[in-house]
Amino acid sequence: MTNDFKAYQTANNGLNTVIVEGICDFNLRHTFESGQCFRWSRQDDGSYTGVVKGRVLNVAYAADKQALTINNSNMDDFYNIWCDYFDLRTDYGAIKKKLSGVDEIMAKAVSYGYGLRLLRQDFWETLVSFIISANNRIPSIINIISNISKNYGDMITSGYPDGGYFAFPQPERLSCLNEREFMLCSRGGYRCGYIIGASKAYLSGAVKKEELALTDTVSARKAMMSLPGVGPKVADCVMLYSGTRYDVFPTDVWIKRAVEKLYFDKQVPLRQIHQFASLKFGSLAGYAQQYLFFYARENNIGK
DNA sequence: TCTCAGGACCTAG
DNA sequence: CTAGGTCCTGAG
Repeated sequence: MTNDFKAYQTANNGLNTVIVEGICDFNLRHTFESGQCFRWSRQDDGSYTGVVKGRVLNVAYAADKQALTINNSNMDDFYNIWCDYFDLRTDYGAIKKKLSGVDEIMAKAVSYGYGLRLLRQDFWETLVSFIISANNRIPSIINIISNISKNYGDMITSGYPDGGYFAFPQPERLSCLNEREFMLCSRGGYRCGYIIGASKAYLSGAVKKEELALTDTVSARKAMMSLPGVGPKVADCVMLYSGTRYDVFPTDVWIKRAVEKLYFDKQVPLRQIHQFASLKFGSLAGYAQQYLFFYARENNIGK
């Protein structure tokens, strides 16, 4: 019953607003600053403004009231989009309890990132975002995604006052770009070739979210890796952060070093990390990774 | 076939 | 010179 909420619509500074009460196990910073998304920015008042699914919205959360405020939205969008996007139907209390019971280390990580949510993001945008993430820094990733949206996405006209927000472009648009021009406009470097190739492959039906969810982990990852620019790490990130599969354990340098430090006290090969995660956390491996990542990154575990 | 090591790769700071 | 990998190559 921990995810039993009620939502209603009101108005706030001339914008429609949805207020959702009864939301617990929720924290905006934990959720938005844990490496899963690149289009949310923190405001001075602690709220976050983001561009998602062709819309711009601002969200705030009051822990004392367990109330989530979604500015510039309405009840239809809440039930059709945001409820799913913020994973509000999932009982994180139960997940946290299970993971905390696994061992002391995980219990600590869970209590540290107590308000983490795995966002169910758009598959296509997540795919491109994580192709860009390869061998790149976060500020740069954010810039490139912003550039791509400005140059090739539609301007979002409804809603937010200060304007200048652009939706992330569809694969049809990116698939026919000139690579040289794409590199110049996005500053995405050599990844631009991958993105164009991945767009074409995606449009041809090389991967489908629904099928990835139905098959086994190994086959799903293999299918993802048929796309250019997608290796094991990017494959797992895309599946986890788009709400496609939760049994994967995206392993970047940070997670690898953190797991080595916290669980092995020595270096181990990647496949051993995956095997370890699968054995230890099973179907909850993705959630475990997210709690561990946030905990390790914020506390500089693994340098 | 498969695993593994080594080097290249756009770009911004 | 490095950064939240991937791709390509050659060896075993």
